[in-house]
Amino acid sequence: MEIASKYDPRSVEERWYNFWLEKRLFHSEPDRRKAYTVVIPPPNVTGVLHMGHMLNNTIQDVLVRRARMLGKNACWVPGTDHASISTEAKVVKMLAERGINKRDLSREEYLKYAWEWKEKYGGIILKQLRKLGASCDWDRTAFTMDDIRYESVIKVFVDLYNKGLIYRGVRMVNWDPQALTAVSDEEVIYKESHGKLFYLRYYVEGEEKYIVVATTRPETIMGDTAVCVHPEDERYQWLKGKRVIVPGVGRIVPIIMDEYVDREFGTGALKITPAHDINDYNLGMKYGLESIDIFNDNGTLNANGGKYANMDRFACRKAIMKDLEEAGLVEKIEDYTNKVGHSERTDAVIEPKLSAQWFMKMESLAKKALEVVEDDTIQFHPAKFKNTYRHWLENIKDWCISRQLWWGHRIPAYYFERVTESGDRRTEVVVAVNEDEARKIAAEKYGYNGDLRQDEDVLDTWFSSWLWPISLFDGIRNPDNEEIKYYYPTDDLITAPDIIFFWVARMIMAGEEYRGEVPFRHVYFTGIVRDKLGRKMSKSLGNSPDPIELIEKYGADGVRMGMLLTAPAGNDLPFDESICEQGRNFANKIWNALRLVKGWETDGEVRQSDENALAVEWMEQRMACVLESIEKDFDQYRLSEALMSTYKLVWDDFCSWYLEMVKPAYGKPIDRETYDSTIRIFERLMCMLHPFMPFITEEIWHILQTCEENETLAQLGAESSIMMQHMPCSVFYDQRMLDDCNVAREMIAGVRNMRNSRGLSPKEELNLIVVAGSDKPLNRRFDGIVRKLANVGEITYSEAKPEGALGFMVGTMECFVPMKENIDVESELKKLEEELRYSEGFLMSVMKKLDNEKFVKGAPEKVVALERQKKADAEKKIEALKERIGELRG
RNA sequence: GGGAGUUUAGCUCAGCUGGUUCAGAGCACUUGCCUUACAAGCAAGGGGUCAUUGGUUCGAAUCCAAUAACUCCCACCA
Repeated sequence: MEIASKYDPRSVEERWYNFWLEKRLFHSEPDRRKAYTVVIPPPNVTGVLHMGHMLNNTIQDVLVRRARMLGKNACWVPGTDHASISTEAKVVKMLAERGINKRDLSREEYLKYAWEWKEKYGGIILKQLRKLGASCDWDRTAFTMDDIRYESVIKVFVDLYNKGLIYRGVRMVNWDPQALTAVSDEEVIYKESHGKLFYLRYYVEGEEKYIVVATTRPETIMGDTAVCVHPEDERYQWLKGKRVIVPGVGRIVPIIMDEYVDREFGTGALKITPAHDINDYNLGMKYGLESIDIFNDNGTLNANGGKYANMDRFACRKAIMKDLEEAGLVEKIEDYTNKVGHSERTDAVIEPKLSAQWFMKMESLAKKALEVVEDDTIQFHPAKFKNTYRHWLENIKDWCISRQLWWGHRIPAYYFERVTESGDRRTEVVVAVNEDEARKIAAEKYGYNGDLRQDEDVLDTWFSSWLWPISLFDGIRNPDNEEIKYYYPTDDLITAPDIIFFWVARMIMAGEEYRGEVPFRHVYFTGIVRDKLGRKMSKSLGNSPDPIELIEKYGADGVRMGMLLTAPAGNDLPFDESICEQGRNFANKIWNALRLVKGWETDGEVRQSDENALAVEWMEQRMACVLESIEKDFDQYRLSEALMSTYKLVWDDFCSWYLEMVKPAYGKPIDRETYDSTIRIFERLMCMLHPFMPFITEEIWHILQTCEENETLAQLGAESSIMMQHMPCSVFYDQRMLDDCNVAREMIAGVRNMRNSRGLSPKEELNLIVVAGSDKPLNRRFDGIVRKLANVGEITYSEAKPEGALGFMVGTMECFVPMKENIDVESELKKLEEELRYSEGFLMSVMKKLDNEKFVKGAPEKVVALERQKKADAEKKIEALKERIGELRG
């Protein structure tokens, strides 16, 4: 068979991905096998693939492919998230570019545009994932707003409302004046910002005296309804019971006294604006203060702003300060740094705002969700995130779930007006899965048969994603269906730590509430992908490479491997393109090994040599050994370690050692037995590597096979669990043999080193004389291999030391290479003396331990025995070295 | 302000319950090689007071305390 001299990932990757798709290898249906389930963290429909997705999905794919090969029924469900607030922002922008104002559209018209947008852009990211090799069950692709998911969300809302866990109330919420919606506490990002602290004079009513109040937000004085000082503050006792005039506004407000005030801050006097600050709101409630709302929803001042009405809040700040300064009401202005809340999605400065919203009670849900993580029913990797998780759940507040948007799940609450028995007009609300149901309830409960008005708001995006592991299998609408019973709970969740509260915690709550069972067993937290300078990758910085370009340049296998090697769980990944090079180089290396092996001529007449039989045996032992360590790595989710071991197994053990051991001399054929074994070993290596590098392994596996057209490496597990056959997990391996081989490898390296340092050609054959130093019986099985790889003619075992030879030591064994030419005595002496010095120092440290009575008494026998052995070996070595030095000086 | 974490080779990180896996790996680096699979390579090398200072111990990268630097999370100080 003709094999291309260069590996071309592009054509190979596309070919195999299509093949897998055609065969529907990634599709899963419940059967008798054990299920292995992963649900994708649904990317936003607004998104395009970035490096974070690449890392996250590569990890998922490795786990899924491995499970599939181990004979499990692997199901990786893909999908996208409607991302209400960011999508709405994009759609509004797109409309604006077309000259359309959202406000001129009806809800239905607007949603038509939004769906169009979703259809056009929403699938991009999933298509991109195919290039990465993601083995998702595409037939199951879901969307958080498709019919099943939509109905599930509505059903849950109604259910939680009926259970009393969802309520509507007027609260101080975080208002995003740009998106014109409330957002949850988690969606507010506090950022350090350099601002000013303004000291304003509040004159006492009817007096010339004034009190100075410090504020960062002078524009809110229009809403001031009190000034507060600490009740024990000496400086302000005279103000007790008095009233002051709000500067520039003229409103007369009371002085109140409350321990909330920090006497150290500013002047120790605080202005109270109940409508626009959560703390002021609380104080306002406590003292029965009036609450004056001065802002419109978009952050401009309303009619209560008087002459500043319609001005933006930040422009107003400037204008007001100018006016106050002119009026002599400003004491001073200081620079001040504080944290200001910004909207996660729009980055607008959040405005605390009193409004009617829907909330969810979290306390009871949180309790259960905490338990299952505390008792390790769900394990976090790395475990340190348990702390973060615990802290949040122990301090949880109710969740504001309504959003003043159109794109999303519309809240199934229906309002109507009625007159009560006592004659009051009241607005009633009924919550039901649809309007017909709502009518029934309204009729039954209130005898009302008129029109209903549905709540205009939609639900927080996360109110649909928290159901994801359940709703994907339709386990909300049909809790007893076969699929949910088979696939749930899922096995692993792979996600970034920044959504631990938004998503992970809430999914656990939903799992407990709706399945009485955790949604997954393990959560693997990936790190954040950063650039070389340690900055987060972001669009605005332009420091994020295009993943698709990377794949084209290095191959998907190369990119996957590069990322995995440098990203242990929970560690940030400092991304540099060069890490992909390592992956690409590795692919190239494997390809060349293939070219070598496939280039060999076999000859059935040639008998397998002892050396080749030994090489095969050794390689198999090595594989079993590495396999065992990989098992452990996967158990602990140490993917980068598992990959590194496999990498070294292939590159070092297989390519550098094994293939060199069995490689026939130029032009000579190889024996059939060794050839077949080599192919088998190669195949197994491809199996081990397949989860990490699915494309090249599949390609090579096919070339190696005498090839059944229809078989594929990716599906093997499905029928026969060939990975189990090929990767026997409980194989015993002979550590002694591996040790013996290591001695041989050291001898080979010693001879090569000798050539290197003396400038001898590798082609010149040398002889080797071994003087066994220790009483350990020498294993000479590897002699033939040493001779071949070190180009040694003869190995002689002797008691006597040869003359005119250069030496090196392997353990306590002395090796000599006789030289034809004169040896450089001086440099040889220098080397020996250095080695002697080191050995003597080593002996001293060992002696120190052994001379210490406490050590000999206190340490375990085994440790003491080892020290004694060290001592004996060192003494022997020193003796040998001294002898050699004596001879050379001779 | 509270909490958590990190600090080991130039870089990214392993190092489990203290002792032959104790100072490791990969990359980078140095030297020599276009050796008929591979220069995206081969062979051989160099490189670390395990952040600092104390303590516990026969023995500390490993356990304890303090210090320093960095990172992250949480929090209503105007």
